[in-house]
Amino acid sequence: MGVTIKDVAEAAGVSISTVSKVLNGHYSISEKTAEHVRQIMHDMNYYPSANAQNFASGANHTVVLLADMSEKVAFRNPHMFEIVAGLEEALGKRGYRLILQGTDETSACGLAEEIISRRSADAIAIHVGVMSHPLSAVLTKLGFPHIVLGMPNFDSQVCWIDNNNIYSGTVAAAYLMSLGYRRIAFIGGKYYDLGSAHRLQGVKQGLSNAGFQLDDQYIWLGDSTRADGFQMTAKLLDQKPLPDAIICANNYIALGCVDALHKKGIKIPEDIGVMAFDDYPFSQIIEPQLTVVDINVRDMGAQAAKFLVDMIRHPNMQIQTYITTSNIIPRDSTKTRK
Amino acid sequence: MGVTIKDVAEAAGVSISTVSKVLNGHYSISEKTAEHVRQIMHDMNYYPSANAQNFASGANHTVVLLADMSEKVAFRNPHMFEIVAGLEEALGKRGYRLILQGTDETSACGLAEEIISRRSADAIAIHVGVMSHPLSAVLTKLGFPHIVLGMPNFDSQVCWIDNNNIYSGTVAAAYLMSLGYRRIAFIGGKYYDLGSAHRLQGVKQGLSNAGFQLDDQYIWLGDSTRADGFQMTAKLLDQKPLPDAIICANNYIALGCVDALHKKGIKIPEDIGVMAFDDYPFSQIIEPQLTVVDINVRDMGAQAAKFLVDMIRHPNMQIQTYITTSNIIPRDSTKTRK
DNA sequence: CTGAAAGCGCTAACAT
DNA sequence: ATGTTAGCGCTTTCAG
Repeated sequence: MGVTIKDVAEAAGVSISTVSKVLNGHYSISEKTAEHVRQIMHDMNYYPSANAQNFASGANHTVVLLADMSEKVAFRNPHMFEIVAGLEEALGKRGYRLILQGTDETSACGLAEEIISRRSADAIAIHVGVMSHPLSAVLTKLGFPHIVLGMPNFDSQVCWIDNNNIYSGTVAAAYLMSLGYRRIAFIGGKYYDLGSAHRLQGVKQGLSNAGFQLDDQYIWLGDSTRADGFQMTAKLLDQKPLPDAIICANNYIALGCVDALHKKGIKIPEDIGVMAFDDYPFSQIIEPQLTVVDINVRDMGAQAAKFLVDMIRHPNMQIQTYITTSNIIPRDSTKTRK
Repeated sequence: MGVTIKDVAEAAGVSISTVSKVLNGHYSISEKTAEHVRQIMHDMNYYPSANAQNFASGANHTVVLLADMSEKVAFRNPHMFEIVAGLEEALGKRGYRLILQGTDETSACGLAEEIISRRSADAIAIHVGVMSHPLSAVLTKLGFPHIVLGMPNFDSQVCWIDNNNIYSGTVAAAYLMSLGYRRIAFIGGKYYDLGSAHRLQGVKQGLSNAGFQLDDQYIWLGDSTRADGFQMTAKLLDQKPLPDAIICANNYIALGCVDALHKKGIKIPEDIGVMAFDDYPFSQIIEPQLTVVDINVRDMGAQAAKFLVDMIRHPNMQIQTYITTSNIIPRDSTKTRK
């Protein structure tokens, strides 16, 4: 091995427990000896063994993230990695490290059980995509620090954190109203797509806040695909009067929406304004560039980190929370109406 | 704590070293006792303490990845996470876990030093984006298992792995030739953009393999932006005869290229074929969908994992290698010429 | 404010 | 084939 605590103690003429205490900033050590020992550590190029510290302290300052990382996830779901980045960063600031562990819904449960039993991490983060009922049971039964990134689609006692999509919907509606749009339409995913449903709910809320309402003829639901976005927009264009703005529940739908409008020769934003949620890699590539409600998912990761560390210290804490740091990115698909 | 090796030993009526040996599959244990002990472990719901195992064995079956994970990296660089996913997966299969650690070029060196000194990982992977001369010195001096993901832009003794962009260029050229294209053009990044330069070199190679050559009037270099892609394409359209196919060094340039062709009313692929490298999230969103040379970056991560594990076992091994698993994804921007 | 000493739970060399 | 035993390098009471 390299230099150990014993070597440092000898060189400094103190006991190893004194060295340990300066390592951990124990209050009982006089500044004089502390400084002296630190100097020796530096001179000897001493670094405490991570393995020994972990073993002796019974912790390892590590949290593992269980998530689906199969082929091209980063492409389909860049947001996940933005959350990961936020999580890692905030964890790092608190002295914790992030272990990535790819898995699927089936295996996640066993992995979690093993991690907890072997204490190979001090806490677990779970991307909602691999969440399941049995996993939820394991987590709550064992009372292990954990957080689910995204709200599970079933009731349980697990801790989770998610964006407030209702709020984002309200923000979108309010923004369009503020520009002067009045006949606002919404196209989104089917009822079981909670994110979309919440955004729809929020849009309704936003309109009613301003004394307006979302007409049924202006609401269409389908799959979250470009094709369905196209179809739903076509339906909207059959209505009269035509809507003057369309809110798309997500970027894929927005893609189809823009296609449909182009095809009919309808000008964006002159004739109809278009808005979507989430700033996606291609939000700026479509013509015209899309105005979006951007959700700061990195921040969500950071919040999760904070909760996790709190839970490591207070294992019987429970959290189920919506957080949102969303803001409008105005681009070319909307404009002020006279 | 929970159940320990001692408890299992007592319950099974054997010594702890026997238990340890069945845990590690030591050859000297009879199948009979092994099975018996395993049964007891299962009954008692025993899991060995990760911290204790690490401490006693002097390893921790962990590799950390140093990479830039600042705001919106996943958007700008989805490939990095695909590599990460491949790395994690292949590492996991070999019993290793991946720790993510965000950093920048300046801090990376100190982090690496600490990781190595504290042995808080058995190996280090470094994304080339945070690579630096001092880091390279640390790595080679300390002789620690490591691999750089991407070729460093300076000579050194560090181990690295990268895609063979020259080969990809050759593949692209060969494909276009096979479709019947003959007047092939290339637009890409400036000379210091190694990836682009290599692709260009490969394209030249591919053409000369077939007895053709890349005309100077058909080569334009600029920044890797949509705007420059547009400009360079405009230049190409000033040449005569016009090229019948354009190879774009990357997707951003391809975006501008397509814009320019559209603007001039040139039909893709009827008048001019377009091809790019890397299957990006928006490769399928542009009109027409882009034919690309897809580089299997996930596989690169997997290869890196393999090398890393090899190096943990054979610390004085050195590797500097290009690997490539690339394949053509034919889409709508190219077609067979008669 | 400092030191002595008892572990933490496992691995592995050595003995049987 | 199995058991004995000496660590691994640190943390953490508990005395002084």
